Amino acid sequence: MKQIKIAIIDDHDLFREGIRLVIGQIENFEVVFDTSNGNLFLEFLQHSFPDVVLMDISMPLIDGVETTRKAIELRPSLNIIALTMFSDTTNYTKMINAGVKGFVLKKSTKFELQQAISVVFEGGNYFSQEIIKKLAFRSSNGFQGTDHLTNREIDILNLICKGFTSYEIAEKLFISAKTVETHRSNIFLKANVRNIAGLIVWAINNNYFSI
Amino acid sequence: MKQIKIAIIDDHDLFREGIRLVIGQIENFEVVFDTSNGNLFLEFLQHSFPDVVLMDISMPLIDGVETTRKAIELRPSLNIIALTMFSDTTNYTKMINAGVKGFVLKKSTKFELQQAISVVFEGGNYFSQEIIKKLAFRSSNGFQGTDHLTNREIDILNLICKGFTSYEIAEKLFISAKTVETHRSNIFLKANVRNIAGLIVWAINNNYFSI
DNA sequence: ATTGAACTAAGAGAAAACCTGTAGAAATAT
DNA sequence: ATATTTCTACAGGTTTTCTCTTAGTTCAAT
Repeated sequence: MKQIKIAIIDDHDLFREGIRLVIGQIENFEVVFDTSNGNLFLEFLQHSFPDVVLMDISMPLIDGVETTRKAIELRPSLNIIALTMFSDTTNYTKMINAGVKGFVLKKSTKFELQQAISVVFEGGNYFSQEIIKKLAFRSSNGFQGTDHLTNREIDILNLICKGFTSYEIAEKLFISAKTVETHRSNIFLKANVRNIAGLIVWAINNNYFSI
Repeated sequence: MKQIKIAIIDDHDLFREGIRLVIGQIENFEVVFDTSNGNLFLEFLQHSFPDVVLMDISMPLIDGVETTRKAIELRPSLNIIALTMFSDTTNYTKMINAGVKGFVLKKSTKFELQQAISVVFEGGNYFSQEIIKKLAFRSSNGFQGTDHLTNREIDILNLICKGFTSYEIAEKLFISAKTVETHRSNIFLKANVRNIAGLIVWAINNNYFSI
């Protein structure tokens, strides 16, 4: 029986260390690389090819989505499983589009992780129940694929999230308050929300803003 | 050298399992109990006395703050270390007031965790650098110890965060919109923010709302 | 060269948010 | 018993948000 070579990318040292040991206990599973830094992983990929990669999503420097994209670009057949804390709806799609083969929540069990790794190693897909439920819920609600924001809209969204009024934003960006309001309206349309409260939540979920 | 008996309360199975193994590797450290459920831990306390407890904060059923309070009530000399994912400012104080002897972030290293456990076991306190920084920052900014919200205010804050208008909230709660506005104003004062954007961020940071 | 997207701007009005202050009734604490 | 806190409610005001619509300019792509 061949050893399954596993790489772990997660910025939480304790968690990573823990997972290493959990995996080390499983027969035929072997952690060959672990890091807190997506870029270091991409370097590692230059000369090595792990069988399965466990990838955290939210990380500093370069996040899981970006790391996954670049990794898959480099090694299209790479088996990446997203490993995440949150039930963050949008990142599912981002990660899936980036090319992950599986999705496991950090709160799931050792058994489920083992399942996921095995299945993905054998060429399959593995998605936690909860992710599937979320996706099902979204499609049943006529969720429209998030129109991407323009650069200007992102700037403005960020300032809105920081609590600035349209007028204040206008001053900062040296444009008219009316222009800011236009952008704001367009952002609302794309985010499909009615007011700032909804917008902030959307912005956080869609990685446009973090607390 | 005496074995240090450690209990772990954390609802994330994978993380808990990992920590178990991490601790198992350390000489003189021994995990005697672990659970995802604060109530089960309180039961365990009826007949046992671990040397150090690692306690997650956000958990379903009964959260870390509540579990800590009850545990300390039962065993005032218990050494509890809060183990948390977030840099959540208010929970520091809540947990400290509840009686924890230390505070370690989940993203810290195995070494730091070992430090923390040893120090707390010997009767000291251990707080991660980052926590101390936060606390220092707060006091240097004339931060007024978060006036706690009343129950009604918490209800209303929650609805505000969900994007309802004052009028809609009034309808839901069968009170006047003016009353809602009064509560809203009081919440703004306590949160020390100027608008909904700031309020949402504050609410999330203070565990009144989660995404 | 033309199309399209992005950025800019504004008018006009309704709705909601935000500020300040007052005040009574009920529940809770000391 | 008395004081305090909480919940309720309103007045009257300013500011900001939100909706809808129209439109000129610039820049990049086909």
